[in-house]
Amino acid sequence: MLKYALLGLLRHQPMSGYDLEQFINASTAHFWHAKLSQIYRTLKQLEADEYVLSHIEPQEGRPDRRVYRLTDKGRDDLKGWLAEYVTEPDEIKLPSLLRFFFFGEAEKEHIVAQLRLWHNMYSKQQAHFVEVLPGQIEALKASVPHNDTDPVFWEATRRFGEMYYAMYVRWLEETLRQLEDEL
Amino acid sequence: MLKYALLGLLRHQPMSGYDLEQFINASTAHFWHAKLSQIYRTLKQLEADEYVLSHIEPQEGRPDRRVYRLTDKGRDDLKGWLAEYVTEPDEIKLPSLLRFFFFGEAEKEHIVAQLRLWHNMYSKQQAHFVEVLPGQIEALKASVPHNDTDPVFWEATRRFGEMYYAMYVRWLEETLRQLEDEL
DNA sequence: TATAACATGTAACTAGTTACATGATTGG
DNA sequence: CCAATCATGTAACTAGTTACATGTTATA
Repeated sequence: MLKYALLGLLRHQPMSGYDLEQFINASTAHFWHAKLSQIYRTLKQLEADEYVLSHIEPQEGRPDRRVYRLTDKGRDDLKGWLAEYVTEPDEIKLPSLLRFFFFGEAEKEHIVAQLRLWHNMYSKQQAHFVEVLPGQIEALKASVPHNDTDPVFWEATRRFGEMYYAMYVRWLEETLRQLEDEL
Repeated sequence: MLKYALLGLLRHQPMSGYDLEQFINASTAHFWHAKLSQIYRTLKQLEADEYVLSHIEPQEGRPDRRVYRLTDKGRDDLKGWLAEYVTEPDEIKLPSLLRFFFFGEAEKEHIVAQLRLWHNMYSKQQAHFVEVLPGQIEALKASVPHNDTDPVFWEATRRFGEMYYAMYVRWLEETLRQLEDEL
């Protein structure tokens, strides 16, 4: 699946593995992420399968870059994937909610402290999606052709992040109140 | 991590791998899931490490069951895990949102049809959390000691599921409206 | 009459993580 | 002077998925 993340990100400009990680961290991290080591391995595989092509870009004073660009085969494959219908909800893993699920076995003080910490953490996340991301999306618009519809989808996924973290914060507030009553 | 899911679920009653999968599907599936094959492998490992103990329960007409119970070592380890503070947000992977992110490359008709399908799908998910899960939680309360606080946490995670899917449905509605305007 | 539920498990494969290895330049 | 950024990659390990293998009984 990382395969398609990389193919998708390479649609407009060629990029190095390092670039791709930067881009992922700045744009898709709240619904898709990857470690550099895995990105490098996947790019290598993608090139072996001819979905991308790479060349070395020499640099002075800093390491040379290996820059990848999408091939026609790669673009076709991406389009095929996008045209498939997804008919099952995504499976989610939230390790912290799993922990919470067993908090019947934990101390009340620990539980409350943990939920407050999460509240603080997720409030900051939400603020990021409201306060910093819109500006970054605005800046990125310059990098795509003006008739391109990509920014609409960037904005929609940003909005998803905003709503997700807002929901999480509401849930934490509600849950803290509940636990104060019921424990 | 599945390790802790299994240890946690074995706190009250001994269960077989098959039971554990049933229980997971009915209670934690919206934030933690696992395939049977992986559950069997993990239980085996857990027994080798002495976190659980198993015995065979012969049955007539149907296959014998291998039933696992938590050891003291297992319970201690679980408690240690619950007492750790989690200070980073969970990393999430939503493959369908990744697809959506690249829908600049897809046909408008396909996009709208896909979002309508998701809307239908997630509305049903949400209804499940509102209409069927509360009854199941109520029924499960009988299986734990009356002074046990577990049901409070079951109800809170159910509520998380309800809020999550409601948020998802709202996002889909908002996004559909937006796309009708902007594409 | 077929398929779902009950029940356990292994083998092969795929994907992802952590740790290691290297090394210059820039900013605080 | 130390940490971060830039930049690429491999090796070992961990976790998870898919497919295979077996066989009865209850239900639609």
